[in-house]
Amino acid sequence: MTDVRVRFAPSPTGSLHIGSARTALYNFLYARHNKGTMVLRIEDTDEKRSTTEHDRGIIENLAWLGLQADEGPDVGGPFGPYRQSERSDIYEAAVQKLLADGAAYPCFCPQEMLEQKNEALLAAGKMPKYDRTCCSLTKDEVAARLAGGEQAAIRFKVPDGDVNFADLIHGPITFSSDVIGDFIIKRTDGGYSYNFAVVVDDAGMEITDVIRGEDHITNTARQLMIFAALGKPAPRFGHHSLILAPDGSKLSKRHGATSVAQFRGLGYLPAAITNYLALISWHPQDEREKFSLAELMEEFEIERVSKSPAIFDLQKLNWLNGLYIREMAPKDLFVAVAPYLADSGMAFAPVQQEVVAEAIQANLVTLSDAPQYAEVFHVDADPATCSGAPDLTGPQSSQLFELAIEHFKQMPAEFLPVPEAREVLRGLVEAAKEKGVKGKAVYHPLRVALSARGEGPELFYLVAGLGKTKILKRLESAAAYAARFADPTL
RNA sequence: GCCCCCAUCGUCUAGCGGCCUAGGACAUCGCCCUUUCAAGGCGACGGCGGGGAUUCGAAUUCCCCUGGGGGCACCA
Repeated sequence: MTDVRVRFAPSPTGSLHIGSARTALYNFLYARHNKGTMVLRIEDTDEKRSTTEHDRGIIENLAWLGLQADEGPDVGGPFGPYRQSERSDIYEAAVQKLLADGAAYPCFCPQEMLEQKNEALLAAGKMPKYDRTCCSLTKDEVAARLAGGEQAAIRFKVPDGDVNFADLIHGPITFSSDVIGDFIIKRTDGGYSYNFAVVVDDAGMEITDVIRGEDHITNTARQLMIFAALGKPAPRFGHHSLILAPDGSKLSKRHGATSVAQFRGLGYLPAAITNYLALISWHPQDEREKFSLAELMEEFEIERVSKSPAIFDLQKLNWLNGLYIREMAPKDLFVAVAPYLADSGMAFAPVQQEVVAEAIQANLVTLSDAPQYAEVFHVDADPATCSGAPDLTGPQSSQLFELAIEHFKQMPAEFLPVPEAREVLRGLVEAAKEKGVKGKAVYHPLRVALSARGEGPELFYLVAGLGKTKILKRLESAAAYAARFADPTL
């Protein structure tokens, strides 16, 4: 077997879609697993819809996911250029060859007429198919019309007979060629059609395996015919299923985030995305669910990719994302989360950062969840007005707060490392116990006093990350509030 | 309309004729842990779309139906 060469061939008409990312991932894994090469080819033959902005965005998002191609417009390679807009000469040569071989012919039929005919066929319950009007034109007729200034498109003459291939994922697939009409390979405007350019490029770039979405399965028949007409060996094809929205329809904007850039902005980790995308239809031999990119490269086998379409399950992506977040070192987590905190106007001193990250780590589903949990370290809300306020006015609260104030005044520094904060808190709990205040009666009022919330990270994190000044200030305001409710008989 | 593909818990899937009383994961629910929210541990709920055929035996093979998806362009 010659060295495996695969390609990912997006068209820069939009941001990198999560479905395209999966195609890229499967190509990448297939290449890596088989010690082959992945090439990135930008299919920008649609000048009207392609933009350089998307071109750049796609390359950037692929890199962010860790799916860097071995050859492509950004890194170069021996089979360039890697943008179709720069390959016209190559396509033209192929068109001329097909014309010379009689495998293609010029077509002068106006578009309006073709549309009419197709509609008529559709109405009659038949498959729309070109009627070969121009196929029978003689060389002289063609020359005359061309000389008369008429514009011609070039059509591929579809040969008779069945086309079949062994799909890497689906197994044998057969098409009858009489379902396929002679299709355009070069447009009147001089552009080359997708089905044609793809084949010329896959042949020219010596692609051995084409892994793409199921929406291309019917294109394969046409492409196989062109490979044959060009006298080039056809690659193997593998068509993976498509990703559907929860309602079974095509995944689109109205279902929420659909592009890699959006997921990135929402705070999803690349490792979680690639892990999830792989798991959508690939399954390992055993029952593990968590795979790093490196592990996927090692274990990914296209034989184990499922044929059926899959519904995008945000819940599972969320679960994986949380898994990867919990795995991060707090220091790294803070760095990852910092932009979101900054957006919410939160900044933390270097000494607090690791504590804050560690404190909120287990709560995060995405990085963008950080502000809502980190808030307890930042906001200076009045505990008296929060929903947990009733806990501040228990029979022993006033006494507890006075004790706590005395206790925290002894803190040796503004910020303490977590283990020391734990000790300080333990000391307070002991002292409170001696005064007959224990359990929930100490933890809960303290929590509300310190954070103005009834829930949040473990108390010692608050002690560590809040800072002595803030702790005392908050306790004092809680104490003042509690005093107003204190039972004068106590 | 025609062509192609697909069909196991709500979702992603394991299963490739007896190992299936159908396994795992997410979600859901319950319990445990716990000062709270999470995280974590344990458990529960829950499925082979329908009909034929082959076979001693079918989730697994074949046919039909139904359902879903894709395609049928001078878009990619």
